[in-house]
Amino acid sequence: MNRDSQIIPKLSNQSLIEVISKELPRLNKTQAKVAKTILADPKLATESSIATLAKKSAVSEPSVNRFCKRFNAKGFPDLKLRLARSLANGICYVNPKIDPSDKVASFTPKIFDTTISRLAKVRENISHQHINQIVESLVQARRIYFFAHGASAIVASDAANKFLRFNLPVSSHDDILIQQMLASKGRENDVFFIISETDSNKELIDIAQTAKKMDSTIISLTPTANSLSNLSNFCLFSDIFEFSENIISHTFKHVTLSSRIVHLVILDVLATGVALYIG
Amino acid sequence: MNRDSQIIPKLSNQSLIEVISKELPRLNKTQAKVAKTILADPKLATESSIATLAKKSAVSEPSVNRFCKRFNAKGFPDLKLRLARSLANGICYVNPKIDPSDKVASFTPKIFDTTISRLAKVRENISHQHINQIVESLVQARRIYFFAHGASAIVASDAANKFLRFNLPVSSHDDILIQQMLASKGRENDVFFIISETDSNKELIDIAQTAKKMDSTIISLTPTANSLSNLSNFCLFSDIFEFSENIISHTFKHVTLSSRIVHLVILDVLATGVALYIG
DNA sequence: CTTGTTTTGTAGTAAAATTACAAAAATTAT
DNA sequence: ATAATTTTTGTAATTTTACTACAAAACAAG
Repeated sequence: MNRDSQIIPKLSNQSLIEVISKELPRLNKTQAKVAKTILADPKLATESSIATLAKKSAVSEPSVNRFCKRFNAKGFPDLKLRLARSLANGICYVNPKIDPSDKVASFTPKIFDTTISRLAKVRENISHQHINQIVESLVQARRIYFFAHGASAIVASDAANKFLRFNLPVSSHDDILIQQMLASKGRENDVFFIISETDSNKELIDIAQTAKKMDSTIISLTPTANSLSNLSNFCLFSDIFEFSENIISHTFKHVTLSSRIVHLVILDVLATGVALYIG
Repeated sequence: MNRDSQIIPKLSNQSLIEVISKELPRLNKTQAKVAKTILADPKLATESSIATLAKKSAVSEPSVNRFCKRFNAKGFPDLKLRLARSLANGICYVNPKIDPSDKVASFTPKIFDTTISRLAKVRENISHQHINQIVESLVQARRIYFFAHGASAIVASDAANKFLRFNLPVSSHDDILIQQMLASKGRENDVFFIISETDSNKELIDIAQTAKKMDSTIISLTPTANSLSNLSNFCLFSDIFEFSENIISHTFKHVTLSSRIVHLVILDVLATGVALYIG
């Protein structure tokens, strides 16, 4: 193998800070020193010269340069640029955990950052083709039902409100029995739009299966691909994250808002699509 | 006056791209050339050297350097850094308008960008002191009422759901008569948390005044300072923007989601504050 | 048209980043 | 263990980039 060979593949939609922190255990002494200096204060790193950063990390300038190339940058200025991009407005794209010792000044930006970074990721990864297909089936639907449970019920009713303004035959429901009833009476061109925060929910899968048997269209909005999205004619994913969703650590659970926010924005996109479609 | 004197004051929370486009009419020939080149492709500018940018703008290198200093940057690399920050992930912080000719691929990122940039601005400008004060009054409240109308009702009910989990004596209401009734029966240590998307709403102001007479605590969540926030004991603002809220131009109105998203996130911050407060 | 002011560019200087190469660790085989 | 090979790291020179001082050009006012 060549020298300076192990280069990290370019994962375009991942923030550089994330990539560096993930690679940290696989780095050797010198490169780990550089990585630690950068991760300790990424913003400062973007403002430093290669000499300053080398000194701070107690390594030589070319070592910093090699570090850059290992992470697929053209050189040091390019690395700083990428770093700056993943740090916009000081927003850290490494999802921060909130812990009990946090004060207002520390947890407030964390909550905003979590939401912002999720939105930014979904923005990059959402399928425009799927959006188009969903918009078309919504416009042509005989009836549109938004189904959700628990905290997502709000998202469903907000969606119904939006589409009502375009005079579409829409309603939202969070009661399982009513959902089952409506699903069993589904027809072709009826759209069942199912919103779920949790990865799979037995009741919602049952309901989707019932509706599918009636040849209705199933659209799902779920965190990741799962049995519900497999059943669906069209689906959109709200979670591009591989790591734990829960931003508050062990001490206590907290209903995460960010996935609902992503759902709301996606539905806003669909509503805009419908609005533009029907002119 | 000195040469190179007219320096733009440092508006820390405004994106550089915004600042440059606003200053454009006030720039002289040479500097306007540089500005146009940068605005035409800001991303490319962050990747160019001073020589390249000078050539592309048909000006000399020092002219580019002077341009940088006019916009309060230390020099060219510093300007590139700021530019990169306002361009993070390709998110444009100049709020884009959606127009009827937009396709999915163009309006989808616009909607995400609008939401993200609003969140980023509020993140920077929100008062941590106010959050602290509000958290304290919520924890110590005898009763907490969330009041809202229309599209904001969803925000109020979501908030009530959140605080119910912490066993706080909370409820949400969107009916004006019930709101008036509850306000008139308010006591000291009762908290009326009023959420409003529009700048001022007669009914809500009336309700707030009634509650205030009963010595109850009024907390408001409004876009900007207005008669409602003036009545309040504590207030938080969700709109740091000076320009029009409506991202869809003339053709049709559209209930903006982004202000509600901001409200939801702010309430999540408050809920987190409460959670940490009560341990 | 001349004088003073501002704007712009040229050329030289300083700083930053990269490269080539050599020395020092670390690894492997003997 | 130790010699040989490979890998890692640093030194020094080169190249690129950015900045500064100064001078020329454009502009404005008298």
